[in-house]
Amino acid sequence: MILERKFYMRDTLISAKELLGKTLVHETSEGTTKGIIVETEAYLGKKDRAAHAYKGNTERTRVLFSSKGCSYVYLIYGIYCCFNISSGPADNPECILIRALEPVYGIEIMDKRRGGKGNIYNLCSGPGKLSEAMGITRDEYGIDLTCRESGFYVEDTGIKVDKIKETTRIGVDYAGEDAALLYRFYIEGNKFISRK
DNA sequence: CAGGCGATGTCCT
DNA sequence: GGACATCGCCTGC
Repeated sequence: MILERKFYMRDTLISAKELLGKTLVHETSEGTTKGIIVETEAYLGKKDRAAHAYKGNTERTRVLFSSKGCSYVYLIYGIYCCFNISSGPADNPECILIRALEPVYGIEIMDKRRGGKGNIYNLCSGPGKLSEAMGITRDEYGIDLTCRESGFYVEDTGIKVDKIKETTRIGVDYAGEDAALLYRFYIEGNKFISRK
């Protein structure tokens, strides 16, 4: 069953943790790919210096200010895309960065998109990697992830997550005190996370 | 095998 | 004009 908008409209820290174990699905002309979300990070908008939305509503961040449960994709370092889901109570421009997936379906397609190296652990173990493997580009900006019609959604298949590790986010040293917040979550012991 | 660094384009000051 | 929620190659131990 597909996660509904109300799943994303709660406290972003709760949603970020509960997304672990859910399955991200993307149906494209090349085929369908699916991966279990194993690592996330929360970005709490106006009160979080590490968040893009901290600086306000701009062309890039506008989806964070307008709707929940939608995809926020941005280009990083001129090369890679990072995939986030807009979240939080209304009027809070928050989001959840998906940092790693455990590939479960369409693995050959993912590998082909990633250069055909044949290493399943190197397909989705990082935000840039999983965007490439799942076929997520800025064309997917603003897509509503709460309906099947878009071909881009998150499913609950009943997977139980044992233990969640809470730690600091990656690459946010510029955020001062906020860099120390424990807003990164991953499934402890999972082999598909981006790094320990 | 760890650490350094270049690629490359958009955003914001 | 500087910085960037990354990745992978290259080097040197």
